[in-house]
Amino acid sequence: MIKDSLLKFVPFTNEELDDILSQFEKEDVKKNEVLLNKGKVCYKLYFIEKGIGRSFYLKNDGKEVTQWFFGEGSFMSSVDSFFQQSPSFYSIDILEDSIVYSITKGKMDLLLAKYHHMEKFVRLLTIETLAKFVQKLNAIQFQTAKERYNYMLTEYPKISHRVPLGYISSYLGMTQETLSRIRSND
Amino acid sequence: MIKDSLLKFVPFTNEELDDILSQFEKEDVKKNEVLLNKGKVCYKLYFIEKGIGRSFYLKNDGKEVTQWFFGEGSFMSSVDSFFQQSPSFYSIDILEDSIVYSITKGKMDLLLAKYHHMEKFVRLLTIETLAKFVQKLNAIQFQTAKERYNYMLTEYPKISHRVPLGYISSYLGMTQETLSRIRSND
DNA sequence: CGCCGAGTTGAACTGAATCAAGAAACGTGG
DNA sequence: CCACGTTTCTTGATTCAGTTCAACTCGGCG
Repeated sequence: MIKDSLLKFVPFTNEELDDILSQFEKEDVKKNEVLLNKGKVCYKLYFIEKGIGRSFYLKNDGKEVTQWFFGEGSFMSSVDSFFQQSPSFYSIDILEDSIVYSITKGKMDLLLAKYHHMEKFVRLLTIETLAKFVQKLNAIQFQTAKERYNYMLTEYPKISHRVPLGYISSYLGMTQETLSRIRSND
Repeated sequence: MIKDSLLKFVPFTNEELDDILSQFEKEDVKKNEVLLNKGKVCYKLYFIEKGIGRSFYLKNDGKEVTQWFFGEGSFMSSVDSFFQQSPSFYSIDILEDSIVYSITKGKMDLLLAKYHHMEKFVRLLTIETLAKFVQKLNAIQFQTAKERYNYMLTEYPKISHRVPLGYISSYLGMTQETLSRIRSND
């Protein structure tokens, strides 16, 4: 639930919470719906209440490469595009029928200006995200294909059996064939 | 200069600036000095006034892998370790005789609590850092060794001729031999 | 049934790593 | 300022993890 995710980092007052939560809008999103297209500015931040989303990079040859999976209870956006209001390098879509809460950049800015607590929350959320990226960068740079897959299994046990193989393999920086072989070889 | 770097993101008042700057301490650091050891908690954030620093990962076989270069005018730390006060995965050292300004975690926390502006500054700084990591992750995952080197040349023109080849090659995720060949092949 | 997308399996290929010498540059003490 | 040892860089030969291309299997669904 979104409230818990907010309180995880910062002790918001009830008053603050009410105000903040009222700025979010509930959305039902169907499978395969695209929430953000590459090249556009990401103007909404999403919270995934139920379902799975992902961001992906569209290569020149038309192939999709998954950049990130967003599971239940996580905030989803093209972070730099949203906060810097720059064109996104990535697209975002939804992999299962989902329930999300969204907030626009404008409303977010108001909250950030209004509440020191909100500013702190976003700061801590960003640092957490950064830490995860650092971890993934390490995995891609130093680990073998097999090690990366095992890492994925422990880190995203829920997700790894709910999405197509090709999405996972590209997330892990390998081909679908390689991942298939890894899966069978033990 | 540190003042400019602060003002780049947030319009601090003069009063705020004075207070903030007075929390930093000037340090002269000699070449090869280690500012943070792997496994320790990073308790200082540095600003590089002059010189170059880098963070690096120490592999099991004892080899060093450069994670990041910090040039003049940038803030340096093991970000997640500093802000989350968790053991650092990386070490940090200085590659040239340098002048840096440092602030402790304790003092930083006071500033963050005291000034909404400071909170905003760190948020924006973190987002910028995150954006750079995303960019590097893309480079490592999608580009060939040669493309990565060219990217480095344009992104860090100053640094790429002031540090040993091995530091650069490991930063780019390739061996020293490969980088040497790339350099000569054109 | 037969089609279709998702996953598997096989064989050939390749970019970069590894292993192994040398060559060049660097700095430190005599 | 030169000589010597150490570190840094280059070059060559070989190897390998993972890609590519291509064919085949399987399960679901009109």
